[in-house]
Amino acid sequence: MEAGKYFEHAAAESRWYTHWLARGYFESIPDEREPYTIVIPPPNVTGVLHMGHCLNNTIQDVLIRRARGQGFNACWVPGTDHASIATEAKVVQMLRERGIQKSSLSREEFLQYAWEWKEKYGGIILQQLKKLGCSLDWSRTHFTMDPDYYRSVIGVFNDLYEKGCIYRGKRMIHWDPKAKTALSDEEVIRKQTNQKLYHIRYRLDLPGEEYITVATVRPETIMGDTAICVNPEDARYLHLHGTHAFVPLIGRRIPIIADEYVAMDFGTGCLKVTPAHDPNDYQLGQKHRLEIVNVFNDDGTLSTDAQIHVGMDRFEARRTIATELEAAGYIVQTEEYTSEVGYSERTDAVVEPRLSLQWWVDMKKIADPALRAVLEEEIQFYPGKFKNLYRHWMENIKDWCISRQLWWGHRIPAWYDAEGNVIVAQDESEAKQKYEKQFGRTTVLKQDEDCLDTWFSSWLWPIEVFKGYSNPGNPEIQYYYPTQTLVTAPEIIFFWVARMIMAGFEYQKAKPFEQVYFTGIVRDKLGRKMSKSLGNSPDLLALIDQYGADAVRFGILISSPAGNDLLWDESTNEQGAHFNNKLWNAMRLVKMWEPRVREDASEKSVFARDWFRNRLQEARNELDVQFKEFRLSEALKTLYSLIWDDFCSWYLEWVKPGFEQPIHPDVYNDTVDFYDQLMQLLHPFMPFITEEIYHQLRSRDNDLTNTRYPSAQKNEAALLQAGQRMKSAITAIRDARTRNQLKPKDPVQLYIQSAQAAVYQPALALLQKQVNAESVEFVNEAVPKSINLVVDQDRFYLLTQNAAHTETQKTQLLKDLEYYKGFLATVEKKLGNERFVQNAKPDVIEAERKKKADAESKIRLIEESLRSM
RNA sequence: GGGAGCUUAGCUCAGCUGGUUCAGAGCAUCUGCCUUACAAGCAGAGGGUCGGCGGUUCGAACCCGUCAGCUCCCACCA
Repeated sequence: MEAGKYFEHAAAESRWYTHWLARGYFESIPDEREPYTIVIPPPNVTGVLHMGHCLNNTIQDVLIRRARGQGFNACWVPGTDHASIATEAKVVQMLRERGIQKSSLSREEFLQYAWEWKEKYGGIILQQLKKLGCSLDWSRTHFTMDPDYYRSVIGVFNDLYEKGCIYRGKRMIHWDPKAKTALSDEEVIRKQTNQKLYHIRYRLDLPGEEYITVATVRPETIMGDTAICVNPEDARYLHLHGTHAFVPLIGRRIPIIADEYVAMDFGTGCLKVTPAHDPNDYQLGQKHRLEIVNVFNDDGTLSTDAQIHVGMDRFEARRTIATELEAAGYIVQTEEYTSEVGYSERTDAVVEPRLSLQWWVDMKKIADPALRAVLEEEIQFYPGKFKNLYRHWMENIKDWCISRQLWWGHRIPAWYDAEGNVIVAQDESEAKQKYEKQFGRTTVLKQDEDCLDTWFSSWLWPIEVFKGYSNPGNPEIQYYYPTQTLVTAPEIIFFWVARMIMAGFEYQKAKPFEQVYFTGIVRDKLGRKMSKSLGNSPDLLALIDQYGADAVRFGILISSPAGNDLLWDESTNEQGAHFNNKLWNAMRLVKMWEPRVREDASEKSVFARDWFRNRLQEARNELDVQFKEFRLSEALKTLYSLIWDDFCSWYLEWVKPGFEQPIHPDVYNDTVDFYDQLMQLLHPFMPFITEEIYHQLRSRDNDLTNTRYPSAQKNEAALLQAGQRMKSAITAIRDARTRNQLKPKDPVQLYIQSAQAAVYQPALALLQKQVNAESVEFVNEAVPKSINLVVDQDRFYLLTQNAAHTETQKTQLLKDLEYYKGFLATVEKKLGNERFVQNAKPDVIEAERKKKADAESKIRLIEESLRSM
């Protein structure tokens, strides 16, 4: 097909993706090659693609495509997470919009709606990843509620229960009154929140009008007060120990107790104790055997036990009760106060501490190997700073609340009889058997209504996508596990990463992955996190339409330093699109030469080809190091400059034949080879355009996606240096032309005075062409009336029709002279310092001596030039 | 309250084991060019007391201390 003037990204993207799929390049089956496996962090079924996914999945695709090119059996496993709370919330909302209340549905009816919803919307995000070019093995798509997966989750629950690692217990948990479910500690986000600290006086049950004043931000909970607590050392309240006070508005009589928990210097030094609504108060309540009065319903409205304002929402109640207390003269003072308040990660509701019976995992029993693996770097974290964070959490690990009062998810496999005895089993019939065995009778068993925390299933992800639990020891799990690299956001290091490591050691007796690469968070250019509410999260699909997937991938990666947050700006997409354009035009140039290939072309550009071959190899080595350290942004920059500067600006210009001149087949073939190799190196970053160009350059049967990299070669330093010297000379001469106000077409004669003329010999024609000189000659002395310049250890003279701008040159030369003299002085000082000569490494001293010699000869050359002017 | 990280050009960031002409890159800016692949481009240029102070060292952007500012994580003072 004919190459158009512009790269048509939309057409090329769908054409190539379809082609790759048809050829099955992304599909992996175990073979004799070494595997390179990545499991995708399964996006929520509710999700749509955002910039975070774009970054995360582009990185994974880069790693996978490179591994494929390196000859590994690359396997990238896709899938989605059922995301119990988020999905259930979506389904409830969808039902509400249709006028259906969740409470009017049976569990089965609700789940039917939920599955319908999942089938309809659950795959969208995976489809979107295809647009981005992600080379996932779609035949392996998994879902955390697939039947086998489901059974495995239940199996793990049973297993941990039998090992004594899972228990049921009544504890203070975080309650989400909007989703009406318990949450784990990790699902609670603390935010600084402005509040009011009310000083409320309680009348004492003593003769006369005496009061005690407490400070609280939650006046709506006073109906749950069952004591007032002071510090036993607090002299102000010694006389009140053992007396009583009355709760305002409801008049309940409560004791005044003493406990050193209470800080004397905060508020009034008196704490109202509400055991049902605060974890600390609960502790105090246990210790002092206080009554527990729960004043809230599960939706956060006041319960009948509150006695007043029953049914009112907690925040309205706060305002109302504060007003009433104020009116009745109970409020002594109100302070503005800021403190951290917990919010539900999923619903953003303020969480309510609540005492309830939930299921827990005793984490201390399974944490040890997981902690050690990271500390001993059996699993490596990039960047390493997250190791500390991980260690701190693991060393202080708390029990994990895994039950959720939801229907969408893995139902807790626990059955109860009428007395509340618990049987944990794989299914109901097994539960019945177990019950009979244990109690010697049969009865009606009722299954627990609750579901498991989403993360209780996703912690098995790297195992169960290969059926490592449901079909232990199968060939797939043996081949692919442990996986290679996990690419994820630091936000879920506790939710997911840590727990996967624990599950890995518990159920595969091995780590789940070799390395974890933590990406940064994508922020807008003002540094704000991208979010729906701020409206600063761009529509990724629209960006892909506009700029092309390659440009979007380029944009997100070029601004993505390893492990740091990245400030993303749409202009990086433009840069990516420009790069596309550059690649495309370079290809058009090379294509134009194709019909002009002729054996009798005289110019063989040996110097240029030798140089670029080595430059390419040098870059290859740099890329190896950068990839090894996950410095992908730098790797992309290396390629960008290799292609744009070294290949396009230097190499192509060096080998470019004159107008309508022929090109030698050696030059043409090498150029196309170089171009092939560049496209291959760039392919992991920008898969579509590279594949397109690869096929435009030559017609062939294979595809870039599935082509192995050539084996490494050594590069020759001398050739690289020679290339560098040519570049410096050309730049310096062009600069001199500009400074002397020569027009690009003004002819000059170039003379070179060099002790090492042989170095320039092979590139003389090239030099002449690049600086637009009519002639080039070697000389042994200064050329009169010429423009003088000094490059490295050589002098160049430009003769021109125009009068040389002597003053301009002099100024420049004097400036250089001054610089080199200063430089020489510092070098001499260093070398004159005995302690330096004694202490520094020999090669450092040698380098200094060379610097000195170079500077001296340079100064000599400049002085000669100045004299000759 | 505890911990981690950051501060280098106008902006976003590299700078790895202290030593190469080390103070860099991209973007932005300025100058000159519609040169037969590309003006979405070409050829050049300018721009920084490496947050402040002190120390270690023959030598510090880099190591140590300290101060200031910013960011994040963890933590039950109402």
